[in-house]
Amino acid sequence: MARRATQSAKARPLLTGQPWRTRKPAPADAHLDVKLWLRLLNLTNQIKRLLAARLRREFNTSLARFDLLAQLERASPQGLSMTALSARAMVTNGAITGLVDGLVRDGLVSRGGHSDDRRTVIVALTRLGKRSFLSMARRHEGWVRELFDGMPAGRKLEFEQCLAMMKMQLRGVHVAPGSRLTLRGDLH
Amino acid sequence: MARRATQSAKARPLLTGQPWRTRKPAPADAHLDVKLWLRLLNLTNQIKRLLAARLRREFNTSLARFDLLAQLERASPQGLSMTALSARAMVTNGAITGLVDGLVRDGLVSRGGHSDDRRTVIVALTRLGKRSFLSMARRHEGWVRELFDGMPAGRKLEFEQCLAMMKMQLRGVHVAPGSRLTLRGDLH
DNA sequence: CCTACATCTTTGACACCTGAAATGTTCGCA
DNA sequence: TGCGAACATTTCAGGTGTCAAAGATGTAGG
Repeated sequence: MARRATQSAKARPLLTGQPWRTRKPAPADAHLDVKLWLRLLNLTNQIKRLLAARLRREFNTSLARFDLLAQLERASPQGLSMTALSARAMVTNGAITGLVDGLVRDGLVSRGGHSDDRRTVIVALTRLGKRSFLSMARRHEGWVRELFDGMPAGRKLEFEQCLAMMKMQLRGVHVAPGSRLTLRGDLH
Repeated sequence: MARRATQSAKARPLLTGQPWRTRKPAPADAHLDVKLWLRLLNLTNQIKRLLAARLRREFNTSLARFDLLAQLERASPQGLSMTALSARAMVTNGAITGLVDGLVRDGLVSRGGHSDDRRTVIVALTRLGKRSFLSMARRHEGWVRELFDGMPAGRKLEFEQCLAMMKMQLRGVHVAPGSRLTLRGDLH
């Protein structure tokens, strides 16, 4: 807990006396992009919460666990390695370990280690896990459909195109220009 | 990756293929809605991570803190109560306490309690907080603009309309049909 | 063979978040 | 006036998430 934002105390004075606002271009829609992003974030957050609450309520599980099961079901029946799983689940592998621990404890998933590479752990759905997931998925689908219900099909298509476009745009954007760090590719 | 071919024979239809449902309606786009939702979630997640990483990197702060500062700046200069703040920041008030604690510790925000109602705490930006926020906001805006850059203005409009439509749709959806629980209204 | 490096997973320190219980304060009304 | 309902905030337990470092294994070159 050493460094915090405290050091912004000596934030450079920037231009001489001019307060920052007098900057240049800021086309009128500069700030529109931010607005769009905020709306997007807001909407997603709300839906996420709604679904999470219902999952908790009806199945006593979490969105993260549900998502993991979904990825496993979608994948080949042999299962996935932890790393592959983490890539699909949009989560770093540090988080996967604990989640899988829990799922194993509940018997929904098996950590079958048999592979030719002894480093990897293969995770797969158990019978129970599969049944359990399917039951949740049916419900989940209903909820989502309810949410997207009022939107006419045409709009949905537009929506999807917007999302696809953003996804493309995002490809190739790195955390820092000179950094090897990048976003997780989604292997879908 | 050694053994196969044994049990893949009865590979179930997975999530993507024909659904296990022999249920009734399930129009072909039943699980198109799910797909749409997953894309939405995915996209938002990636952007969120990108922005969070950059905020951490350049300003050693978090998205949550940034958002709080943003709400305070946008609000009246007198500040906001914790509850009002939590409503705007898309976070429950349990989370606000800790965040404000941190911001106060760093001198970006003041917890001025003077109000006629001794229950409420009024939080406001300090001078430093305001300067600090503006500097971050400028950078943030640049990042967001970069992300939405490739999208033509018309598309952006469509996008926004889609989001607005969903927002309307979401209004009036409750966690559980019989429950008094509901999503947080956003007071924007 | 042995060493240096690459991978896969786990662990640990931290930061958030939610929901419900606990505290303190105000208000409406019998 | 007194009391219980309503409200604002804090606290706490339980999950999740990141990143970086440590362990355990594989791989390739001298």
